[in-house]
Order: sequence, then structure tokens, then C-alpha cells
Amino acid sequence: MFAKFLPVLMRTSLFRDIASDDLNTMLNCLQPKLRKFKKNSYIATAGDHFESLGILLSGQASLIKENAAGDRLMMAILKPGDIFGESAVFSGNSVWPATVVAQEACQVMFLPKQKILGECANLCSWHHTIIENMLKDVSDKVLRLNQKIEYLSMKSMRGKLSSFLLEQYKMIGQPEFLLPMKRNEMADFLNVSRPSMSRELCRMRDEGVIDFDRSSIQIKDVDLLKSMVE
Amino acid sequence: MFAKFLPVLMRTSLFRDIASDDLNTMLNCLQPKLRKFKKNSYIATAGDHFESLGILLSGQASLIKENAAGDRLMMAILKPGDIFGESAVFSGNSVWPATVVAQEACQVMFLPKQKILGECANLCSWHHTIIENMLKDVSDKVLRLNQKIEYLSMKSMRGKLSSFLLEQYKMIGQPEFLLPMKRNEMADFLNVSRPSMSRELCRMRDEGVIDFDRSSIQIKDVDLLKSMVE
DNA sequence: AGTATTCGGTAGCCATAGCTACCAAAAATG
DNA sequence: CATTTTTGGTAGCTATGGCTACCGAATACT
Repeated sequence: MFAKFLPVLMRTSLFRDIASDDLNTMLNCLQPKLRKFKKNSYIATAGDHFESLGILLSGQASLIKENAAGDRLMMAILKPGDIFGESAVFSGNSVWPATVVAQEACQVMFLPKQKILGECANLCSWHHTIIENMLKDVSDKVLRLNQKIEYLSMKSMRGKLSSFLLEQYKMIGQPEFLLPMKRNEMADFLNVSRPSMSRELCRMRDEGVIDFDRSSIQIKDVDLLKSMVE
Repeated sequence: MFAKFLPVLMRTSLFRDIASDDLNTMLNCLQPKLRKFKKNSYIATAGDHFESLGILLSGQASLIKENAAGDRLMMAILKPGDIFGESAVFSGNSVWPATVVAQEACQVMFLPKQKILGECANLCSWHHTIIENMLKDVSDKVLRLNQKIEYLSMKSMRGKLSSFLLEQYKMIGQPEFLLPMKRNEMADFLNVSRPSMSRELCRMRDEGVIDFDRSSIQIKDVDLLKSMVE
């Protein structure tokens, strides 16, 4: 039944170190629910009650926080194999901590909370592995959130941009790369206004630190950029 | 040997659901190291390599992030029984994600990473419980960090102050309470400058929303304050 | 292909909050 | 108890970045 999704599922942190045969029997036991979402639809809304953990099977989605004023803060971009809602499931709080929006058509698998936490007869032997996987996963998330907090706590636009660009550079390994998001999303990610960000990006280009055209960025002076982080 | 600290240890999330007798034998096995710290000394420094999980046994400490420019961002206040460094331990990253400073004389217990992760013969039976405890603990931390991110992503001083005060009000349950930190620390916590914060607090007092004297705060109009969150 | 929508850069105005400096009261220190 | 340090409020100046509005180019849609 889930055969076509096995390759994706094998890559999720939830099922790390679990053989594909085992995974198959496990899935029958976990009774996951499959759902499809259209582009721009809400997969989950912050504040809503929920009882499941989500796994993105196909498509791309963004994890955002939205405040009453309508300001958006982009927390992460979800790719196939990424999971969401895990911290809420394991902390015992049954409220979505953030909103998940489908950036394109998406397929999502939902695993009922009780099935993961509860000790089902067949599941038992893998239960332990899942818990350990989740501990590592949630711990990683804490570190990523710490990184995010570092961005947000910077007061200068230049500092935010510099550390963001250097982070990308470190991930990709080359001083010339494509930005993973559009300007609007990037502004939401760094929690600044798009025009202000655009203004500063151009200043940095005028100063010869970087060069860019649309989403392609080139860091022309890595050391100089590093000195601008704070 | 650790008898005097058993009451504190029983309250740590790490040892939840573990009987005190078991805890005692466990401790012998975990080979914890005890250390004392003077007021204002560094218990751990962000970026440093480490191989242990810390438990605050006595005193009070603050968990902060410090950037190159010397700006401080207060992440949390640690009380006896609180643990730190757990997400780094379980994510496999051996670098302190934040700095821990003793606010007063402190006693700290360090548990070696390998002893917690590794399967020691005696420890085995409780190992599972510890992992589950940590999963809940780290998940809670993710939710707290999400809350922190909500503060930081607010752009207005008024919004930050309102949501901070309402959070305190929700925790304490009364519209009149004592702030858990000094103005300086509060400014670091909200990531704003102290004079700007002071200015806004006074404005809010002048408008009749709140009243305050030193660390005692009174919310005079809860609904009005709520409307100011964004 | 033709229209609609999104995207990204630009300009100008202005409110906000950062910063330095100062001072009085409170608290810690010896 | 005297003195040093910390704490917290205040004032004024200024830089920063938010916001609205606009426009051309690229992209998506039908």
C-alpha cells in the first residue's frame, strides 16, 4: 500500500536504522493517514489541536509563524522526508506550534500520536529505535532553533545578511550559489522588510562584498563578509 | 556520596520516574563529577568543546548567548534541578550551544556523555527511561524556543513588553507580581536596549495600562494589554 | 500569444529604538 | 556606618530600518 513511498520514508529521521521489510510491517501497524494538499493550502495551522505527527512525502512546504498582525516569519522549508509536529507530539502538548503551508502540491502522511507513543504488540521491538531516532531529531531541531535565534537577535540588517549568506556558503561550499528562496521569503526568514533588505543587499554589492542577479549570489570577499557578521 | 543532592536530583527531568534507591546505584555507575563555581564565573562557554551534560544542584545561573560585539541575549534562568547541554549531547554535537554564567555561587554535576548514551551493564534497565525522559525534555525545550522566537520576531517594543508581561501574568495567575529579573536582564531577554525599554515601560504606565515600582508590576488593564501584543 | 500576477529594485518619508551620558536611589561591600 | 557598585529612570541626538508607492522585468496562466 505504501510501497511507492518507501524510498522517501527510508530517508526520514523517524525510521533511521530500520530495515525496509520491517518498515513495511510497521506501517501497517501505525495506521498512517495519507492526505493530498493543493498549492498554497494550509497543511496545519498554528494553534489548532492535533493528534498526529506529519511526514512530507512529496512536494515542498514552508513552516511559518504568523502573528495577529499578519507578519510572517519563515521557520524552515520542508522537503520530502522531513517531519513536522514531532516536538509537540513528544512534549505532550497537542497544539501545532507553527503553521505549515504547501508551496506546491504536496502529499503528507500523518501518524497518530498514540500509535507512536503506545506500545503495540507488533511495534514493540522497533518502538525503542523510533524513540531514540526522535531524541536525536528533536535535539538537532533545538540546535537549529538556536541558530535561528542567533539570526533574529542580531540588530543590524548587515549582520543578518552576512551570517545568512555565510551559512549558505558553508552549506554549499562554493562562493557562488543559488539562494534557496525568493526575496520575499528571505525577508520573512530574516524577519526584516523586503525593501530594507533589498536596499542593504545593493549597498553590499556597491561596496564590492557580494554580487548578485536574481537568486544567484556570488560572495566576492569572504573574509570581508565574515567581518561584517557583527 | 550524593545523598545530600538526592532531593534535587529527584526533581530533574532526567531522572523522572526513577526510584530514589535506583537513582543512587545509577549515580555510582554514571560517575558524575561535582564542581563548584563562584558568582559571575563561567560554568560553560558557547563554542567550547564538551563531553558532559550539566545539572545545576544549587544556586542560580543564566543561560546566555553572547555575540562578538558583546551583546548578550538571555535565553533562560536556571534553577536547581535544571539541566543544560542536553540537546548538544543527544544531537551528537560536542560544542556548547550557549554560555552558562553563575549568577551566584553554584554547584554543578556533570554527567559524561558516553555514560548516558552507552549501554553500561548496570545502567541498562534505566537507560530506556532516561532516553524517554530526555525526549520529553528536549521537546519541551523546542516549544520554549518557539516561544522565545515569537518574542524576538516582534518588531515593536510595546509588543515584546506586552507579551512578556502577559506571559508572566499567565504563569503567576495574578495581575500583580514580581518580575523574575532585573531591568538589565529583562532587556537582554527581550533583546532590546535598557533605556528604550525603560522609556516604553513608563509610557505604558502613563497611559494607565500598567503600574510598577522596581520589580513589582501591576497590570491595570489586562484586555488593553492583550490588544497591544501586536 | 496575450494577459495577469509575481517578483525585485528604487525612492522618500518618518517613526522607532539604539546609544551615550547623567543622576539619584538602592544595595552590596568592607 | 561609610563608601563603592549596581540599579533604574531620564534626556537628547541620530542612525536604522519600516512602510507605502511605483515600475519594469520575469514568470505563470489560459
